Amino acid sequence: MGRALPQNSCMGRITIRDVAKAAGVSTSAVSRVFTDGASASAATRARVNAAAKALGYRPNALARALVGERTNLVALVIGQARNVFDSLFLEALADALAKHGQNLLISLVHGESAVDEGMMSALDYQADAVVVAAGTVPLATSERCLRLGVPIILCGRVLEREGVDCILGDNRDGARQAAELLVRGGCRRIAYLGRGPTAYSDSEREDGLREALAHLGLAPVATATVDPDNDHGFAAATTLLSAPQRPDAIFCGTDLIALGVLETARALGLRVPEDVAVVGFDNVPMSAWPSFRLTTVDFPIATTAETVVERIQARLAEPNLPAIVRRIPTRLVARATTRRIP
Amino acid sequence: MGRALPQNSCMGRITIRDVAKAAGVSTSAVSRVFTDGASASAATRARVNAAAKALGYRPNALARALVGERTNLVALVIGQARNVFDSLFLEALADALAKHGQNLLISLVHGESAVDEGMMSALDYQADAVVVAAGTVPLATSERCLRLGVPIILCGRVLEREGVDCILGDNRDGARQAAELLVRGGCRRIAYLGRGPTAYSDSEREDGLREALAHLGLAPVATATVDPDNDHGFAAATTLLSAPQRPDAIFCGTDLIALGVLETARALGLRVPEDVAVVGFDNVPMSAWPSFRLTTVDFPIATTAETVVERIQARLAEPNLPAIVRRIPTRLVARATTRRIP
DNA sequence: CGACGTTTTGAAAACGATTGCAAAGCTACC
DNA sequence: GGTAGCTTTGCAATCGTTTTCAAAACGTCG
Repeated sequence: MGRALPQNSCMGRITIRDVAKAAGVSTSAVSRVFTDGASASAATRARVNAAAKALGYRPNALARALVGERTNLVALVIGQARNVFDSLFLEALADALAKHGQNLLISLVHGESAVDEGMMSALDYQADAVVVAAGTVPLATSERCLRLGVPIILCGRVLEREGVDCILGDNRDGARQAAELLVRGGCRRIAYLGRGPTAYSDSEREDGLREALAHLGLAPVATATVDPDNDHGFAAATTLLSAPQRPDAIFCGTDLIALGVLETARALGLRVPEDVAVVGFDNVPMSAWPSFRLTTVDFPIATTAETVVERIQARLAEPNLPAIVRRIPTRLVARATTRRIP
Repeated sequence: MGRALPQNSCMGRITIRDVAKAAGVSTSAVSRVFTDGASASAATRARVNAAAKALGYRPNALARALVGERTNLVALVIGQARNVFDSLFLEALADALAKHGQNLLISLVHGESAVDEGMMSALDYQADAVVVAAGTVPLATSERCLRLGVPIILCGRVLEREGVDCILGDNRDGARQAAELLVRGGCRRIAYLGRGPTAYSDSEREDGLREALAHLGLAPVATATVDPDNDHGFAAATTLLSAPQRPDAIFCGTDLIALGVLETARALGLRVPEDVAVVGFDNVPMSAWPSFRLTTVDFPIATTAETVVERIQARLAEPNLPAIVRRIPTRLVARATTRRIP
């Protein structure tokens, strides 16, 4: 029972009972002083606070969660945190949650199949909500969440399913902006380079490019994929840029890939944007560095995280809301890797 | 009570009692089937498992934690996750913890003063251990942890205090390796550029450089600091590299800063390493990129995280271990920003 | 068949809080 | 002073588990 320490010698864990005894009131009184909105006279409030302070009492969040209906724990199921983008999102989410007094429980999962496991673990800890930013959500798991009244927020992917809110960037529109900039800058042979079809956002970005170009009477001259883990596009970019009919622009699914393309172009002695223009997606901090000055589509990570948190609160207040798909607007940031538009 | 759903209609939350009833056994029996090392006959085990599966039962981790002596929750108090280094550590830690069935609770704190708050929140949730990777640990808080039997692991900083284990890279030795490489490469006018004195590791690295140079009869020709948040060394590097008596090498407290120096050198038309050699610290993935090929001191993040987790297990098994300071060895990785040694 | 050690079992007491309910206190008004 | 109405209070039930303890079941052996 309890920790290894003898519980009377050093007062290992101070409980509500200790405070009650010290203040000469019942445990209910102490509880009421610590839960706001509960009634307690000024006198007892003062005595309880004094006793609690003297003893160093803090309510046990676990016990509180067991009986109450909130744990103030929100789980984030995420594929990797090493990725700049993901870690920025993690940070933004933690910040936004903190404003509501909620804490972040991390489930780092490797591979799509593990999403399920991560979500289950979140449910074991009675998380108030589950944010999934890796792969998709298995049907059985989302149904379990629904039954348990635990909101699911899926980020970066659309899944039309009861109880699953989807929040993601407006990838198609971002790609459209990029395409129009490139075409207006004189590019006609535009290629796409992204992660494979496993990356939902990337495929939307590719579709967006295709649609926008079609609107202008064009089509991508090439499409290539990059191993999402191992490289950031060196190999694929080399192939693309060494082809006999070299593209005059490459639109990339991700800034990291675009930076790889920049490096490859540099290595091949090609000038950017004169020989080949490059556009990325996400606007990670590195893209702005003087060495790169990458034109890219800004993905507002902070707004996304705040929207996620707002949606969580809304659903906790009103559990039966219909599922939504919310698109966060994206905005082109023109820097030095595309030609200047007059 | 419970979630918003009527608890009989859809069986919102399946408890141990439901399983017991379905299997025709007591709750104790169910509990024993789900805790390993407990005795249950093959027959009941089978019936309980069948019932649990049919009902979709999973034990409530919170209730379990309330009575048991482990929560399997480990808290990480961290300053920022946007930093590549920190996010790599976060990921490595989550992975290492997962191997022991432990989950990661994140407290993202802004500023040193908030470390206390983050740790307190961790204690509220009865975390089994607290890993601090931001600033230092207030005395009162470490004493509270000690009293509660919660191990503290402090990363990246030394704090000689009862119950606080410190795990950090061998910054001095890394700096020594860098200094020797530079000097053997012919550099004599070596400058240091790092974050201010608030960054403990950086100051150790600076000291290490100073000591190693002193050993060789040299001293740093300049020392400058960089705003740890806003830039990665452009301004400071520009000053340093435009000085009348330009240094022939810059040793940086961080890879990010070193990359900033590389960019600055490039912008000023200086050749690296011929005009100025550059060495970083940490060996973040970006340093290996073809555009940079930064010589740097490798900080083994995965090893650090594993050591942290090992130490947590050791302390949980044997709470009264004396505090340790463990140095993780660092290793120089020579790439293209220093002169080749014959 | 009875005695005896060894599992296996269930009842009940924790764990540390919250909260419904009814009693108690208080204020104010007639 | 009595009573209505409101606030404050404490008792006890509850949340979903684990675990102690003693009883029951079981197998073995004399």
